[in-house]
Amino acid sequence: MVSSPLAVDFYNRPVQFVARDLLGTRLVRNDAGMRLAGYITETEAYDGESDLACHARAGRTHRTEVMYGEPGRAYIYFIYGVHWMLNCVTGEEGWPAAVLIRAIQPVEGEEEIARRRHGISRSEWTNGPAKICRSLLIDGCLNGCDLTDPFSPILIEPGFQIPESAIGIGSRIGIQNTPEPWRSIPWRYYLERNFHGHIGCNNP
DNA sequence: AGCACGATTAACT
DNA sequence: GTTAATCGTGCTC
Repeated sequence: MVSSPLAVDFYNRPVQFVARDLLGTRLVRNDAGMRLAGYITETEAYDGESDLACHARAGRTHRTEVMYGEPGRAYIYFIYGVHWMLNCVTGEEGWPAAVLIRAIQPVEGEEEIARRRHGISRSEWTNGPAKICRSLLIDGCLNGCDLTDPFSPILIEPGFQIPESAIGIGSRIGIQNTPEPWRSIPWRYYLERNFHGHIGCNNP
């Protein structure tokens, strides 16, 4: 069964709301008819040029161009000379903001994912932003693709309704050199462990 | 042109 | 707990 992807209106809101509401939705990678998918279990919000953890702190550049564009696009970047990261562009066109997808729970194409993550235990397949991209064949070729298009190589479908009580909030990971208040601002969202039984959870 | 560093991961000790 | 991997990006000279 295939549902329609989340529409532009879903993404055209403040990035913190989008990050929270992406929990429980289904991230789908469409590769020549093969579907690989998982439920999103952890996200982070990056919000505008004033957010010194956000890449847009450097302003509008070749790299950040997609973040300034239409909501509902994928912002995919390369880091540490090794890893790719997947983000969803949010907010009105012209306002640079995006949600980093930090973890998913695989639900489709698990045999293929297992092949790509050979020798790694299931709980470690996609419990990190770069692990998601490795597992779902996501790289810079897909930067800027339309997440709201049913035929897009990457899209996001509605999933589980997550009760407020199942959502944990904390500061963002991996920005130790970012000055306060941005280093500690609570813009990380994750499913609590007590929600395991419903869709699973692989957060720390 | 050169440099420091990064929204991380896996493989070490 | 520590660190190599490995290169694009943005900043300084």
